[in-house]
Parts: sequence; C-alpha cells; structure tokens
Amino acid sequence: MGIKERKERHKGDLKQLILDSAKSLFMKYGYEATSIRKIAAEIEFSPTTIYLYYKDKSDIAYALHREGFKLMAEKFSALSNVEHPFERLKAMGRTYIQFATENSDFYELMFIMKEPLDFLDTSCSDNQEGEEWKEGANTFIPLLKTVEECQQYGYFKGQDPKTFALLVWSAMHGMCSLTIHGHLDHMCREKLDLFENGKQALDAAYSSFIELLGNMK
Amino acid sequence: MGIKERKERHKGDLKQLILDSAKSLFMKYGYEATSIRKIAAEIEFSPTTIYLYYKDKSDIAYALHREGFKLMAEKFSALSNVEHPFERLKAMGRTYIQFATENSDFYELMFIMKEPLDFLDTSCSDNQEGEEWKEGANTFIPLLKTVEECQQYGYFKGQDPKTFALLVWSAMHGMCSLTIHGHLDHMCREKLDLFENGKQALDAAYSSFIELLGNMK
DNA sequence: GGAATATATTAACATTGTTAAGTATATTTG
DNA sequence: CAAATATACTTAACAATGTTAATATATTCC
Repeated sequence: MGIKERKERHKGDLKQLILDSAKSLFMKYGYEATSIRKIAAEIEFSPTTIYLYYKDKSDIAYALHREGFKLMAEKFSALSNVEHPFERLKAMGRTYIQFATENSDFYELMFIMKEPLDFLDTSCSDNQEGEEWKEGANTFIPLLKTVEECQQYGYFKGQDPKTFALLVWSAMHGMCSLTIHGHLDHMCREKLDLFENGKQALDAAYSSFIELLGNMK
Repeated sequence: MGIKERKERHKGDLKQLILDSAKSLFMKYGYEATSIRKIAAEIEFSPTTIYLYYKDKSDIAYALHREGFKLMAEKFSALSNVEHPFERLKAMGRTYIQFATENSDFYELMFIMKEPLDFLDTSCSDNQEGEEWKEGANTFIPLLKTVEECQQYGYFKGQDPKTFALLVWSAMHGMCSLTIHGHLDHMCREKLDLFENGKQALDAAYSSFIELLGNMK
C-alpha cells in the first residue's frame, strides 16, 4: 500500500502534495483529463480527501492558475534588465508569445478559462461583488509601467496609458489565443494563400504590430 | 406521450429538430448544460437517437458553431452599404463587439472553444490534415477586402493586407474574449483605478484602437 | 405474407464532481 | 489510566455525463 511512507509527511503538506500531483497531471494530459479521482489515485488517497484541502475543482483550478502566473513571472523576470522601455516592451511581447505557445495549457487556465475566476466569485470571498484578480493585475502593471516609460521616450503620444496598455495586451492575447486554439491553423488550410500555418501567421502579426507601435513616435 | 404529433413530421426533419432543440437549450443555459440527454428529453426521443443524426457531441457543437456564423452574417450584412471602407471597418468593429457581448455563448463556440474545430479534425473528413475552417475564412475575407480598400484610400500604407487584417482581428478578438470571460471585470475590481468595469474598458480600448488606425494614413 | 431495411429504444459501461455518513487514529481531558 | 473529543481519512452513494452494443419495432419491397 505504501501507506507508511506517505504518513511520514508532516500534516498540511498534503495540500501541497495534491497541488503537485494536479500540476503534473495537468501538464501531461491537460485540464479536462485531470480529474479529482485521478489526482487522488496518484497520491494514493481517496477522492474525498481532496475535499478536505480544496473546496471544489475550481479551487484546484485557481491554484493551478496561480502556478501558471508564477511560471510566467519567472520568464518575465529577466526583462527588467532591458533598459530602453520600447525594447523591453518588444521583449515582453516575444516572451508572452513564447509562454503562450510553449505552455498553452497554463495560458488557457490563466487567460481563457472561466473556472479559476469562478472560484474567486463563488467560493473564495465574503465579498458580494466577487474577489479581485490579483494575478491579472500584477501582470498588467509592469506592462502599464513600460507603456508609461515609453511615453517618456516620445512613444504613444497623447494616449491614455491604461487604455493603451489594455489595447496592447488585447492584441497579444488575441493573437495567442487564436493560435493556441488552432483557429489560425484551420483557417490557413483554406486554399486562400493566407499563411503557411498558424504559428507563421502569429509571427507575422506580431512583427506587424511591433512595427506599428514603433512608428507611433 | 405526445408520440403521435412527433411522428407526423417528415423523416429527416429530425436532424433539424435536434439542432433546433440544441440551439434553444444552448441559448438558454449555455453549452455545458446542453447535454445530449437533455436535448433528447426535450424532443421526446431517446438519447441514442441523437447519434443516428450526429456523430458525437462535437458534431452538434459544430452545427451550433455554424448557426452562430449565420447569425453573425446577418448582423454584418447591413454593413455592405457603408461606402467608405474605413467607415465600414469601424462599423465592423462595433458590430463585432456588439455580437460578442450580446451573444457571448455563440461567440465562444465560434472563436474560442476547441470542440467545433475538433470535429473538423477527427470526424468530418477523410483528409489526414484535418478539414478547412470555412466559416472562419468566410468571415476573414470581408475584413481583408475592407483593409485592402482602405489601403486604396491611403490607409495602412506599406502594410501587408493579410497580416494587417489578422492583426485587426486579433486585437478585436482579444478585447472581446477578455471581456466576455470576465477577466477585465475582475481586474477592474483591484483598487488600481484602472477602469470602471470590463465593458467600459472594452469601449475605451476600442476607441483607442480606432483612433490609432485612423492615424495610419 | 415474408424478407430486408430504416428507425428508435433499452440497458449498460465508464466516467465525472460531490456529499453524507462512518471509521479509525491520535490527542486531550477528567 | 480511561473516557471524551478532535483529527484525518475512507466507504458508499447520488446524480450527472458521453457513448456503445444489442434489441425491438415499424416500414418498404418483392
């Protein structure tokens, strides 16, 4: 049974063990295939034990959602070295695309799926309005700062930085989500001579976007 | 049982009846809640009957997906009257946003969910590569044409029209999907004084986008 | 009328998330 | 030390889900 070993852990670590198992299943097979029961089987506990540590599946989804933001923060941390804000903005865009395409399951959990945010609304808070989305805001702020710095260098004149940062994010998110969900790939199959494939379309759109931003000086 | 009435229909109409029922359930309760069994219950047939007319659930998802594009085409049909291509482009953007926010379930099925496109890949075709996505391409082409017409009026100089059209679509899709999934709403709950709410953020980003495009002349 | 075909159903399988009730084990209390 | 309590976990079950195989019931054709 392997009962002995597992009992040796300090209590409370089980919450982390569940999350680790969920994460590993999630990264291997995706979110849909990561059922409570499979997590339980992997850590050799009964399914109901999970409910002692997580309120429901959206709770686990939110925990994985946070893991995704941790991973993304790592990738972005290197970019603070880039002095010139517009160069940094470009690097952020490339990093964002790379993260989205290489960790598409995480990307989905972070920016597409409703389930993690559902947890914020229904389970996590006493607030009637639903809880705030810290991870999202904490990712948006560096973008906003960079946009503001760009403006000090003469870029994006007369633009409201918040709105402009949102526009930049939207464009990036749009490209990435259309790509990782296969919509661009499928459209390229039409004999319209549009793009070779989805990834190539994404790269072209990104280059075009950067050029466009670079001309706003 | 109401058996008599239902038998009065011509055979073959059942496929349409299933779709109508699926559509009505889908529009009322969303995709997740629209189960094969509930569709069957509503039309007073057994669940397995559905499988005589649709291969699996992704087949139904794709049929609804097509219904969504039909609905969208209706909304867009009026815009061919707009003479000036840039005015038309702006109107297309507004219409796109309106469609996405007022028919968010359809929007999701058309541009976000993987299930309808899964059907193209796995069930619908003998092609190894997966079938082409006609609906997407047919929606993209009018945008592409409008972008090309704009270029004849001096807009978007030097831009590759296909890439630029994709960029425009990506930006619109990004805004809309972040909005209808509640990400913008949740971010606005942070006390960062960003935007009032998601919808207001969307409108601001769109205005900013249009202004940006208008300056590319 | 009997055979062939089209159409629909019953029953079942393997999943899923989730809850209520029960059972050990450990800890505290008298 | 023995009893009461709290902690940690499990068993069993419910109500759904998509899906398939086997079966029944009409309808059509010869």
